[in-house]
Amino acid sequence: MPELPEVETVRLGLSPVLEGRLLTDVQTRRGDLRIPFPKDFVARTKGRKVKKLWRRAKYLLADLDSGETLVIHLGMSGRMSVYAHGKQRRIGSYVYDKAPDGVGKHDHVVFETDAPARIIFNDHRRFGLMTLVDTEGLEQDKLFKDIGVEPLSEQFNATYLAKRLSGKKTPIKSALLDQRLIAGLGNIYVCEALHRSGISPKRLAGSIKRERIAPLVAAIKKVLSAAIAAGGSTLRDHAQATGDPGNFQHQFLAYGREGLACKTAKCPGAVKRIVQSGRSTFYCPKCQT
DNA sequence: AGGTCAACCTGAGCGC
DNA sequence: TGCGCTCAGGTTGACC
Repeated sequence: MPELPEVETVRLGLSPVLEGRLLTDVQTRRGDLRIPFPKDFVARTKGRKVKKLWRRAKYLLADLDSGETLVIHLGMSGRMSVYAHGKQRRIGSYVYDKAPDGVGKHDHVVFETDAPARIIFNDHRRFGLMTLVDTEGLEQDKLFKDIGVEPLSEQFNATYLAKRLSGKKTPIKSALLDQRLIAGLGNIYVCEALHRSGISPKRLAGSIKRERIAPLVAAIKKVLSAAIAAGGSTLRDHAQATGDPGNFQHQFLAYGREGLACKTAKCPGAVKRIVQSGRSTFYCPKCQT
């Protein structure tokens, strides 16, 4: 499910019930997700205050007052759903539903906070993970040390991208999915950014002319920003913390549009689906060269 | 070193 | 209704 815009959308919806709040209770409902929970996970999170909730790549990060950071990855199907205690209510700028009775089949972790709210981590495919790392050494941690620049930061610019693509023999589609180059892009937004900048996903990364790199950078930033503003893209699993779906799927120009007319002005082409390194790529062979 | 591919897991949708 | 097949927003580790 979640690429950068979806994770950012979830972060925004979690912020009112987590930042500055106390984790009054934590329950894990199985021993592992993609990896096992760390030793004493509950004891190390329960009773702690969340100082800051932020995001790096596709990871949600909650800095605790213990000096550890709770690291959450939603994998392909993970959700963080927020429910208000007792009744539906507004907390901060979001309205959260009342918590349902009982637990769902794939509810793996439940947090209670003094917002007061319940946060349920649900992930039926279990590609997600939850762990704890020292806040101080987070950037050096195995999970983060090789992660590239944030695409919405100033460090991500044409100079950086040109340098990182230089000499690469892999198709640009695969290069942009590589988290070591750019943090947070996934299959949808790579397809959309390439379509919007008129670059073929099959073109070898190192063969892209310098003058086409700035428009590619601009397209990546623009599509990510627009997707965050729309609450992310909901294909099947993604939901905002409030439970509402995202809306950016209505603005797709390429992703999932196989056989449909290309939406580029005056382009007579149709969107084609191919497979690159095991993932579907959607593009227009007429206007992406 | 750099690149590709199967594996991890469950559910939905489709054709028969 | 049910079976079997394909596909899904990600990451990793084994292999060329």
